[in-house]
Amino acid sequence: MPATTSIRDVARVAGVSVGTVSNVLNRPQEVSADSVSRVNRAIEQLGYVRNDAARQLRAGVSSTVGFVVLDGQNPFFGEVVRGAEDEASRHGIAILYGNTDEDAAREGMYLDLFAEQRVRGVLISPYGDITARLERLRERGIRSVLVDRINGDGRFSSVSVDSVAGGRMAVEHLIAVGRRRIAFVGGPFGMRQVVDRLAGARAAAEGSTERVDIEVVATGALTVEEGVRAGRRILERPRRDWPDALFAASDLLALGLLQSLIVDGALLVPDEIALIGFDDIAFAGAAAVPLSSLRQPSRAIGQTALRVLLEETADPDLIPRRTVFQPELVVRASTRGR
Amino acid sequence: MPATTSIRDVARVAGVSVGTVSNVLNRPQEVSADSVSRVNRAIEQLGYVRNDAARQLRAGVSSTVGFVVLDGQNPFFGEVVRGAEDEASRHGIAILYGNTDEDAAREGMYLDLFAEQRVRGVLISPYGDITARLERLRERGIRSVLVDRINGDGRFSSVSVDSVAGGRMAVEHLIAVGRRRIAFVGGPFGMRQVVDRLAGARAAAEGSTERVDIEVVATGALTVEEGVRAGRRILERPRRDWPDALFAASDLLALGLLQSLIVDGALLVPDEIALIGFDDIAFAGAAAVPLSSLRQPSRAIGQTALRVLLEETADPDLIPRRTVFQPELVVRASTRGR
DNA sequence: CGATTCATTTGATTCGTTTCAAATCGTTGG
DNA sequence: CCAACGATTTGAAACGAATCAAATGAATCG
Repeated sequence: MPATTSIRDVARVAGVSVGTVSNVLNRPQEVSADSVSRVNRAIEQLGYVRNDAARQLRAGVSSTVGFVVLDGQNPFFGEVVRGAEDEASRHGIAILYGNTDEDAAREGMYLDLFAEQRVRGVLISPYGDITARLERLRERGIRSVLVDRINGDGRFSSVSVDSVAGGRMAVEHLIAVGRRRIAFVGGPFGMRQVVDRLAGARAAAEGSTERVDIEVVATGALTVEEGVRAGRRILERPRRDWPDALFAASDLLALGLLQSLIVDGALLVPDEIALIGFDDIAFAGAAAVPLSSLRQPSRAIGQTALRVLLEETADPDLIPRRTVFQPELVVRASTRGR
Repeated sequence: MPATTSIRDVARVAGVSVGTVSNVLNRPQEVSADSVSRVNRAIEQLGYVRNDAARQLRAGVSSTVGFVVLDGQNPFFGEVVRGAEDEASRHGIAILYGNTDEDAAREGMYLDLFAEQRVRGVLISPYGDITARLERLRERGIRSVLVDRINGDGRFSSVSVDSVAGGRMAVEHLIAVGRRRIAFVGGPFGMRQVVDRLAGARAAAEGSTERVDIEVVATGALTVEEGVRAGRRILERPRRDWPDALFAASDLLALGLLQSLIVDGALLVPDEIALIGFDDIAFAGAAAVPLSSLRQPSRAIGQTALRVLLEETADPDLIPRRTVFQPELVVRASTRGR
């Protein structure tokens, strides 16, 4: 039986009341210097560690935040979590982490778990339609902030990136380096991000003084494997029908494309075909041909999401707000002009 | 003020006592079918959600496990966490996630946080020397399991991979595909894993009937950038002094090497130089030249670590034990014979 | 010197569960 | 018909920290 020392023991050793110990812990400025030091000495001596469950029960304030991520394997989300975690640690808050792998049941399970934990709030990059669930959480006093996705009717705060602008920037860049026959590789088109990036791409093509074609190569997901498959499909065509540039809706796709664009040990990228991705994950710069991409400020997204959440939990009357970051064009070898 | 409904409300609505409600929640088999259904109906009707803080306070059992990871950006650890999370969710346990980024202060902060939370246990891939800290946690009844690292004196359970065997397998494979001048790329040599992999490599060379040279190219870390740098250093040498194979101590290094091994748009890998990594992260297979590697069963590592932890917390008298997995050789294009 | 004020300190009460000894109820056996 | 038993149910007592009205003590003022 691990002899657990409580605030009571500390009080006894320090020769003060439990109320004073609690005050030293929570508002030392209202306690005499003498008491503070005696209590601290007692804490030290006993190796006392505050029991957060009791604190939370009585004070009604949790020191954890839940974060449900739909694709924990994607380095982009890894970075987002890192940003949130960084900010959280600054507030003495820990992150309850849940990965759903695009499984609605898991998503629900985590939200239930978080409700039992009475977390301070929830960050979520949602998979299924969970507005109803999040509403119910809110009725219980648990706010949520959507990450990398905006909610149609603005009932929840969100932190995301302007995908339309990103798509435009990508294609404008490809045009600037002299490409005219551009293929947009992405899918499924149920994903808002994919649709937006394509819309931006088309806008750039139409806005150009040159004649620029945008062809769509649809994929089933934003994964490396789908990228490889899409690349093979393109290479099957007669050489003169190849596009001279590919805009992939995500870096994972782009990495897959890159892998498929090797013929006889020689890379078609960037000379024959320019390639640009989206997200700027760490591996983009680390690819055999370093990948141009649109950087999402992933750390900042996580950090901001956590901040918004804390602000909202501090003042429940705040109305939800959207934060939209602008992506940033990062040019590397994969789109060098010929 | 979100009207929080308690077990008391449920009892009132169901027309039973709080004790019975608690029993329905925790040991329904000891309650009459009638009570069970009435209580469940009341729970449904009120939208009652158990308050885990109160439960933990009274029962003394937490439903969270802490996981401190030293490099959250490394996909390898991402997979390990995923494995642990998977197993945890099966037990209704959530994971408190902390990334230290090789920062001893952060590592300490998370352990403190976990202690306050009275987590069920701690999984940790340690950075600094934290045996003392973990001992203190244990005195408080919080057990720890080391992940991907073994503890010198066996005072803690650990789950890891046999790096010596992995190193041997890598070099045996390189020899089998006809390579004789092999460079081991890795560092720092303070890392147990690095030392072990090199030791395995040397053992393989010495065990061969052929004459095989193992040269060491030291790096400052197991990162992509260091890999690029190491690759450049090798290419600077006159061509006839190049090794004909590289064994990188991690896939991140190998990816960096791969990037540096492009000359005039043509890849030296695998024809001129074979390349093999370690870990088999998802991006290894997705590289421009799919990378051969030694697969660590990362999911299984996480899953096993969590299981060991739960077993130990269930029976505190269990003595620490080591679990060592064998790596598995995965052959891809980067080590194809010439 | 007593009254008043201000700064600290006190400790009983509370948060929502689990637990467990005691009470209740329906059966069964004598 | 009563005693004894097993199966359920009950409800008061924890768990450990936060809170806040009340008490204490020191300092100031008239």
